[in-house]
Amino acid sequence: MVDLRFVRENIERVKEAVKNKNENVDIDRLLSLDSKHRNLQKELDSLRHIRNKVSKEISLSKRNGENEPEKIEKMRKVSQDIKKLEREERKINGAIDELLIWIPNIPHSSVPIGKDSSSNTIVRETPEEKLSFIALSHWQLTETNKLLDYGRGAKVSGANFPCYTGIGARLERALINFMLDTHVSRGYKEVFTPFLVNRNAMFATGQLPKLEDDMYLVEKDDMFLNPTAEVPITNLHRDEIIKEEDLPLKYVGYTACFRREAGSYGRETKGLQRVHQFNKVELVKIVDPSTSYEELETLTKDAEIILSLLELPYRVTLLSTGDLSFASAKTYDLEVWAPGSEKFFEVSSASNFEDFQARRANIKMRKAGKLVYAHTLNASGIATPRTFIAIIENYQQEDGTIRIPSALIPYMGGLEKIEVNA
RNA sequence: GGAGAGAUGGCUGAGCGGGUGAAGGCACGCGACUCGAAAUCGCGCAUCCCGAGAAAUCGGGAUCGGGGGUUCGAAUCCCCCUCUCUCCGCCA
Repeated sequence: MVDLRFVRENIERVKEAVKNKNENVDIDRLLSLDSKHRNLQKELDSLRHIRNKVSKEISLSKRNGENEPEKIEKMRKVSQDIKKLEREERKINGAIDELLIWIPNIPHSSVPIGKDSSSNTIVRETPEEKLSFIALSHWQLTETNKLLDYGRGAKVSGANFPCYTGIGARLERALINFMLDTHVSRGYKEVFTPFLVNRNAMFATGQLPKLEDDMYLVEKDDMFLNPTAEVPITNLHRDEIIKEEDLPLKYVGYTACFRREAGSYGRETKGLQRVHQFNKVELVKIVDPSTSYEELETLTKDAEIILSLLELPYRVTLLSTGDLSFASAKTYDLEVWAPGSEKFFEVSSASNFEDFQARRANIKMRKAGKLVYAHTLNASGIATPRTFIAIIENYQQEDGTIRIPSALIPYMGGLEKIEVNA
């Protein structure tokens, strides 16, 4: 959530941000409601001042054994007026909030302005490794090596709910453990959070209200299936004041992630590219505001480590305003190269939300005696399905077998190569 | 699912219609004592909004889990919701 005062004082900047992020919010209406509210507040404050003063007088008189029926009568009227204005205030406040929650975070000045991903810039990249033979796609490789069972997954749940089988399941589990261990060894605290999250949590990190239709909702309990561990992990500290010396907080957590992906059927859904349930290891940082952009750089590197250790070709891109998520001020994407699919897959977004989530989540820190909102960041570290794709496509051999990246061999019980997994 | 208890400042905890923005304690800050420290003593110490001011600060308002209500006046009474704890039931 952006600060209403910030909107008031930076009207053009906010309007521009809304436009550059391809959002649509009536800022002028918000401003007129805001000024209406401020006038109302003044009126209310002076009425309440009278009420407080006279009530005190009544109280003093009572103590002296006197009665002041005419004052009470007068205050009855004042009190009614206050109630009327309070009702009005509530209405206006509601309308203000309704607009305010739809204003996206303001992009950082270093973010390129652009309509969509075509304006993203490449920050750095590893050399692409060429295979000396014609690469097979992951959906072919998983088939021949029996790593996934799409049909049976669909039988149990539906389309795009693949079931990992045999060595495939083992590889998935190896990836998760490898990632967790790597991040923990580099200073992140491991958490294992609930997978069902409530509305407040989803609002706090900015998934709601905008993305409600993309989330699975358990209606009976009004709970959402976790769409990303960003939600439960960041919300661990909702409504808290964190001690300055405890920052930065660095968390790593594994969760299954659930997304309806409404409207994306038939588009890039082949194989593991886009599925309804997937596994992800997430990095979350809660930091001192003055350090958040340095923390974004190290966070991005912390996510990249996984790709380096797996020896996969990848690139880092800086998202333009049009491609930036609702809550983010600046985001780097990590994209891994998959030679069989012949494209880059996004496996991580490293974002600085500045105080956008902290304001919604009410996460503060005390700095030089003052309370200020902390800054929150997160990065996938990293999502498994596309990493799984990249591994098998990059490590495939001409004979159709698949080597195991050396970093994963210990996690595979010493297995070095997948040869038809029965 | 049933019954009960509770939610108060950074923490702990009193208050249960007016004197309470909230006792006491802890923590924290400043000062005294000390060569220094501990202990002790004194003082200070919630947040947000509006207005005035260059600023220190001053004036007003709001806030005792959240939301409504009763009352001249609500932390305190009533209603709804959320969460926590205890007991019973069910259950991996």
